[in-house]
Amino acid sequence: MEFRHLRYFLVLAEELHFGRAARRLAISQPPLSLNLQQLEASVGARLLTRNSKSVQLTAAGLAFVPAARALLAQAAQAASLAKDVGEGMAGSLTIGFSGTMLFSGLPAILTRFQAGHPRLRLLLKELSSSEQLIELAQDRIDLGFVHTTRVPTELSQIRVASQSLVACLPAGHPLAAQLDLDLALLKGEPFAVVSKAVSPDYHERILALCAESGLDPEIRFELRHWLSVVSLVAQGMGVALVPAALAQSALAGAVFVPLQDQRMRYETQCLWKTSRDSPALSAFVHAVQATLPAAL
Amino acid sequence: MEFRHLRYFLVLAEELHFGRAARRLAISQPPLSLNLQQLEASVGARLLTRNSKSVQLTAAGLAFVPAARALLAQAAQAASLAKDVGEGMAGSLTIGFSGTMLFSGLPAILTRFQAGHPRLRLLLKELSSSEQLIELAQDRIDLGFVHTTRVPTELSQIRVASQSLVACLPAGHPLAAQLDLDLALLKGEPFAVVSKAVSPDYHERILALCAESGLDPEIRFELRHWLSVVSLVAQGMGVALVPAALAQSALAGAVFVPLQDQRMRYETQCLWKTSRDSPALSAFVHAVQATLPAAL
DNA sequence: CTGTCTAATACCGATTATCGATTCAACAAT
DNA sequence: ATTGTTGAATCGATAATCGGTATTAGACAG
Repeated sequence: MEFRHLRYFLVLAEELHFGRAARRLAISQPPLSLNLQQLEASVGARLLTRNSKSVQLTAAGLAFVPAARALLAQAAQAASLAKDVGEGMAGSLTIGFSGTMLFSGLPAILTRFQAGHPRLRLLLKELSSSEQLIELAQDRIDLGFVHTTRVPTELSQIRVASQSLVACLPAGHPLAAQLDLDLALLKGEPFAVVSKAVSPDYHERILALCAESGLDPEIRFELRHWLSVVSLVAQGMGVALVPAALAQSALAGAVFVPLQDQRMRYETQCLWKTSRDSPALSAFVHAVQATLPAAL
Repeated sequence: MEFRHLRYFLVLAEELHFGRAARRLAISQPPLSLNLQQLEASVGARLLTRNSKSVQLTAAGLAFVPAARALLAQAAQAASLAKDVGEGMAGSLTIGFSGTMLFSGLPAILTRFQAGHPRLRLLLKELSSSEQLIELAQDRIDLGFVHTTRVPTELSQIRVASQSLVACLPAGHPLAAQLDLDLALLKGEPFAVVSKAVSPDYHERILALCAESGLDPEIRFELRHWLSVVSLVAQGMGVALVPAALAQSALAGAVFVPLQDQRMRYETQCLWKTSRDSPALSAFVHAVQATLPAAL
């Protein structure tokens, strides 16, 4: 059975006339007769009763018409799907992100990209930075939004955000009204941090920052999520140094005060395996690059 | 796109090696390369990344694998369905029947036929004899079980049953205990009959039968269905002459008494359009003939 | 740098498809 | 009856295409 047979048969089933059908197919009548015979041989049933006076569908032919139609339609659809996947317009893309990206541009990137690629299914997984590096290595996510300075060489990266760290204080805290803050003033305060296992890079940064200000922070809380850190501060249990974007989190009871020393940046990288050749991935990377403010 | 391309592609997608795939397909390697290039051209996307060291599926190729599989499977299934329809092993068959056939062999014929043709969908329509002739002419039923002596020439027929008419009396009727009955004794009784429009042949027969016995029946009830006739008799409202098969109907309150004169037969024909060339139909006709007692 | 392995290319032969011409069968009209 | 017409099947020749062999090109490994 060939697709040609199906095309010919369907026209023949409509015209019920070999001459007319052949004309519509832009071939001559003899090959049409031959092709139908071949199709019938491969199917193992007569599809048309024909004599010199009339051509009619048999019961088998009648049953075969919708099947032939479906086959042709499905072939076209399969090709178009593969083409779209090849062009990054269909398929799926699994994206990892650390929670802070929800306050730092990820929703905007996603909605904008989805608008241009409506048939692409985006699967979002909130993961810590270190988890994302593992999932990237195992090809369990296509791309991740990560806070890391140590980027494995097999990964490509775009820096999508660079934010300062700010102090996060309870609303009633004596320093909460300051316009900016000298870190040294937080001496003796109980600190809340995201645990080292979840975000080693943050840990390192925060300790370096404190050391520069001659502060030896008393780390009393180790939490697994940024919003937990802010929530804890909001309830007056301690203070924290957090990425500025978290000011957007709108958690009642927490106040965010910029530091005097803003040299220390906290960066977000968009990472993906360089070797991974997924059209959807490169389309997404392009979209990310397009949404970047030129300043970065 | 050709089926050949799909077959080659699927083996290639399994082997991920042109040489091995070609060997499995019993062709040489160059045409396999060529076929894949043709498929990719017709799809409009690269399906395999290949260099001298490795062959791998692209995202498009990965998406195309199940589609290709489905296409091949569906082609095979379409062919097999058409073949089965051509052999009367699949499809559907619409059968008309008059209500009495439910007590006169139809269930046996149907269950036996269905057992041998499980994939054939039988659609049963209870219709009067005259309705069946119309539906046969309009190709709305494939075959009918009809009580008619006047069979249109374009129809073929098998006589499937020949039964006597019996008297149907209320259980309490003075004649109900007789072993056989002289029709003349029913003089003056209110007769129930199936209306002439529904079964003209029965009408004609019954009047002829009565005339022979010198009886002028008083027809008080004209009903649209045999079971209505028997029900009415069962409730003591009248008497009737009905096909013997209705004795099987087991309606409480009705008694069936054979007539002394059994020469008058009431026949059931199996009818179908001779010109109608449906494999399922001829299979069914064969089954009907096979179930006939040799005596007929 | 050579040897080996793999996919792509070049070219050729054989199969297969298509075309034009013709034949055969069924009606219709004279 | 015979002839003319219509439509599908068959025949013979030509053209397209498919697959085979030989070869090339590229990437490693030793």
